[in-house]
Amino acid sequence: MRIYDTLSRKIVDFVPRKEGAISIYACGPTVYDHPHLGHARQAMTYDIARRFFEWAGYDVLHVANITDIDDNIINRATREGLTEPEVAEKWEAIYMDAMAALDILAPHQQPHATEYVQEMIDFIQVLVDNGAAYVTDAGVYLRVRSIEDYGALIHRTHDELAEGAGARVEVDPNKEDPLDFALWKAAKPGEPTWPSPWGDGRPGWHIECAAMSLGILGDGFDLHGGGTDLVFPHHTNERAEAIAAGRTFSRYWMHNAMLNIDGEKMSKSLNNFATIQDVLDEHPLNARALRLMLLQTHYRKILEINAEVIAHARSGIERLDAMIRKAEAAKVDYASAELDSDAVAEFRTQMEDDFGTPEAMAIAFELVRRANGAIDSGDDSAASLVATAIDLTGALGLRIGETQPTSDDDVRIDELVAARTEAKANKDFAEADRIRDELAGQGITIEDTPTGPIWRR
RNA sequence: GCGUCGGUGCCCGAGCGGCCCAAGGGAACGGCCUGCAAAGCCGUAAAGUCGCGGGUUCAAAUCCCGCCCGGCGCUCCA
Repeated sequence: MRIYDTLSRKIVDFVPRKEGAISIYACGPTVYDHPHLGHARQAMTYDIARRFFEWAGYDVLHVANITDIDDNIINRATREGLTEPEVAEKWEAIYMDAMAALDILAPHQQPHATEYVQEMIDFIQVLVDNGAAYVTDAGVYLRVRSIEDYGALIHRTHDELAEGAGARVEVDPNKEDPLDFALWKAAKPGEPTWPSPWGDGRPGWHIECAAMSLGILGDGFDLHGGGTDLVFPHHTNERAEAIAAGRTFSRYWMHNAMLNIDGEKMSKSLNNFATIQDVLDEHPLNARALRLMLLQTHYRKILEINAEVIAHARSGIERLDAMIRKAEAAKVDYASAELDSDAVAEFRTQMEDDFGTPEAMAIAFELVRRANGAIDSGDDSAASLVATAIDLTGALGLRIGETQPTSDDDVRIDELVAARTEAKANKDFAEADRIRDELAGQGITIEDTPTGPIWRR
């Protein structure tokens, strides 16, 4: 396995800390608003990595935090007259629903920041004790310049970073140096607080992930991920905290790229902001279409997204599903078929090269084309090809060939389809087309196959 | 401004020194199939400037230099 490591800026061999087991920490959401497509890309990137590793036989431990206390949550609670936990619980539930709808596996552990405050305090205490951090009236800060390669993740020196620091935000006068950042924020009126050796207050943002990742996964865990926008300051600061505490932090860093809508960055101010729910509501196929799109673009490339592109991806999903319908109509016994070892090997090779999901999907679509041909010609290889296509797309979290949901309507539709078949047999094509149009008006599509008609919603 | 990543067909996007007269998906067109469709299969399209201009090399979409354009980071952010 080879992965592009943000720290070394190279594609490097990925060697897990423990053979056969992989530990992943991916930064999760701050729950205070609707999750948007960017969250979907982030979560799906690590969902795909985790699924592939599991498919490849690794024992994976995937951890993603839930930030349930921060400025945004406090602001929203104040604005809406709610408590911070009420805001966090509400938006966490919405986030979880969106993830489930996108068929993203829940990380094995999803710790909440507020449940980890004591561990964070213990962590900060180590930093205060060893002189890496200092206490002021406003809180506890980390002495950034005490860390030699602080800017390593973004490949910048202290001085280069200092040029930017304070250029746009006012420098906190309590800090010894503009680069320093808060580990612990002293209590302000009206804010939720926790007791600490440095007075009541709440933890800074970065300490949360440092404490939880090391606490759950242990020193030198394998992979730390997130969006590229987190490289600085978030990941840089987490890493600084770990180093200052004498801990070995994650051994590989991966970062997924952002996405653009209609050629521009997605943002609230540009009003081109798409929530996950908006996209899911638009079409029942969109959850899988979104995954297909993400798979067909490498995770480190900016992804262009708009309504048209999602619609195109839906066509791709339909092509995948159509193969399964054909296979079932032709009674191809793919459930117990052996996989095509060449395709599996090629798939694995591509995925092991920094998650080559676009190439992996190309392999899957090749299988689909060959399978369709084999089904049409009654070739024995059909079962294996179909089975392989299902297995490989499944390894990426893309379900195809799911039986469509049944409803009370099914019997009535079956009868209409049968009536059409009879009309066709009697050469009464006017009646056959009338039935087909009637069903089409209800969103039902009939497909004729050599082995009889099948229908779908 | 500084840093960084990128600009490939009608669209989305792989490829990153020879296997590329450029994967895969979508759209289009033609053929087969069909009662007609849909789905499927087969095939086609000057991708002739792989952003533009230089250069290196026997060989460049792939490396180097300059320029133009865009994303992201420098500020809460996936």
